[in-house]
This record gives sequence, C-alpha cells and structure tokens, in this order.
Amino acid sequence: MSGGPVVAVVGPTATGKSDLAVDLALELGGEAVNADSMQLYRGMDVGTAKLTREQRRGVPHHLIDVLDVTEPASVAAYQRAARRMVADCHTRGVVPVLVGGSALYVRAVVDRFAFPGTDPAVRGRLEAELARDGADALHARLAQTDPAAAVAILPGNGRRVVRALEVVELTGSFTATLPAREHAYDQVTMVGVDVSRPELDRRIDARVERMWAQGLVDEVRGLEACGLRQGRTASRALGYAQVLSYLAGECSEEHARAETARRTRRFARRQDSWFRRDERVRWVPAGDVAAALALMATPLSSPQPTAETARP
RNA sequence: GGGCAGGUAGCUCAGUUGGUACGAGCGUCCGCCUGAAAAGCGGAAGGUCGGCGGUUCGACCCCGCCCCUGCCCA
Repeated sequence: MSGGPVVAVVGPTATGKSDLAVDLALELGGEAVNADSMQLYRGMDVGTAKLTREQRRGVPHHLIDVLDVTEPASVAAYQRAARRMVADCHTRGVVPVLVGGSALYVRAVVDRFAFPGTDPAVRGRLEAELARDGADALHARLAQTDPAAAVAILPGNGRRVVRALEVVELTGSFTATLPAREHAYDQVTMVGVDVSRPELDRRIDARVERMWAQGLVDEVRGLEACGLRQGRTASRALGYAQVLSYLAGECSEEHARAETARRTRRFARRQDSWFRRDERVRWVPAGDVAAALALMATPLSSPQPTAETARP
C-alpha cells in the first residue's frame, strides 16, 4: 500500500493534538481524519473535546460524528473506514492528517494490521459463560485449545480470554501478541505531542473543569434520552460513564467530576507510555507547529530508528 | 492551664494484648493489549511504625518526658 504521505498526530489527551492537526493540515494542504474512538459519536461533543466549527478553521474533518451513541464502536470497522478515507485523500491529492489518542486505532490504520473476524452468536455465548463461570474457567479452556494464546493472556483478563476463544472457534487459533510495528504506507510521519506529566495533569484538571462549565452534565442527560446508557462503547467514555453514574443517583456530582479527572489522568499515562514505546514517533513540544513541520521534510517510514529520535 | 482522641508507605487509614510491618485503597513507576482500546488486565518501588530516654533477651506495640494535630473544659 502507498499512495502518498500520511501524517499522524498522537499523544495523550489534553496536549493540543487537535489544534496542531489543523495547523499542519493548513500548512500541508491536508484534511483531518479522526483517530479518536469517542469522537466517532454524534452528540458527544464537550466530553470528547471535539473541535468546534470555528476551531477547525475550514479544514475538513472526517470520521467524526459517524456513529449513534447506541452503536458499538469497533477498531476493525474503523480501520476499514479510515483506510478508505486515506485512499480518498490521496486520490484527491490531499494529505490525510490522522489525529487522535486511541493508540490501537492509530496503529490499525497506519500499520500492517489485520483483525480476525467476529461472530455475535459465538461472542454472546462466550460472554455469558464468562459471567457465569468466571475468567479463570475460560482461561483454562483456552489453555486446552490454544496453549500459546493462553500463555500470553493473563487468566484474570476475561475480556481478552473471551475474544481469544471466539477467534479460536472461528479460525482455529489466536495470535495474542500485537504485530510488528511496520507501516502500511510509504511515507508516514508520526508526530507526538510532548508534555511533561505534571503539566499534563494540570491540563487535564483544567479540561475537566471546562467540560463541566460547558455543560457536560446536560449533554449526558440529553444523550441518556437517546440511549447512551445502553451503548456498549459510548457509555464507557471518560466523563460520560461518571456522569451517568451521578444521574443514576450512585454518587454526587462532585464525585463524578473528581473521578473523571482521576481516570483521565490515569488514561493519559497509558496513552503516553503506549506512544513513547513506539520508536517511530517523533516528539515535538506542545503547540510547536514549526517543529512539527520540520519533521515533514524528512518523513520516516517503517521501523527505521534514527539517531535523533529524542528531542530536548 | 487541664482533659480526651490521634500521630504507621507520597495521601487516607488498618494492624500487632512485646518476638523480624501480612498491610489495604488511592497515588507513583513499569509492562501487556488484534472486532468494547477514553475499555480491560498485570507487576514493581515506597515505611528508622512523631522525637528522646527507660523497662526488657527483645518494643511500633509497656512506662516517662517532649513535639505536632484535632476536639472539649477552663
């Protein structure tokens, strides 16, 4: 696969990825392609910090507002749509600028990555078994049918065990380790937005504060009426899950707010370590458009470590 | 000035009626992650148990004094 340059702006939440992506798109003649699992949802705006129309500054944004809150999101479906979008951009001579903090989503489009199929019936049955027998029991069974997968998946991780069993049933085996980091396109530039942990925490607190001020609670209330609570994926989103809990009378509003901030900080660390581990990501200080543009001059494709991967 | 409660991991607190701190949650750091990835799972590092002195073979747990915090009485 090739076709043209692909830019990916990654990093933890609240670092300013979206704005940087717009800046880059403006400079490169590009369009933004969302790689955020929650911005996929219509109506989830303040809680996902979606850019407003004005903030997008005329740059087209794709794969945003494409799912109803009741629909489950899935990487595989996203991968198909995103790849199609990238190809479309290339056809039009436009640079696709992927933006988002959903690490797996980013890899799913930028890397050689194939997802085995799924079957609702099989999945449903296995999930019922998980609920009934517990993760250890299913893990023991996985050890029988696919020993290698069982070794790679911790016994307590019911979700992964279920998926593994599902794939084994469908295809005979399950590869429980992520594929090698190999780009699926010729010219990929991954820009990581670098922010120190203490600064990140400050930004997150401020962002959560702002979300509340901008009416997150009302947004969730409205979405609840649209079935948010039944949405398998959307109802788990940071902020939304906590507010739903508050609306259900399970905790105070203040607790929901504090929990949102706490879980977001935790999430940001997971994102950070995920992207830090990827030696192809080149880091630039938050908001440093010039530094990011400088990287475009020397696109980095597949696993090819360079001398100056680290930045001051 | 007197009385009571309390001072144990970065934080909030368990705990030992004297025998190497079983600690827990949160935080921190690290790792895993293939159709829910803003989810899910796992590991590690952190403590002179307020200070000084005494009793004892041995004290974080007993005694004395002191310091600090909170509450109450004057």
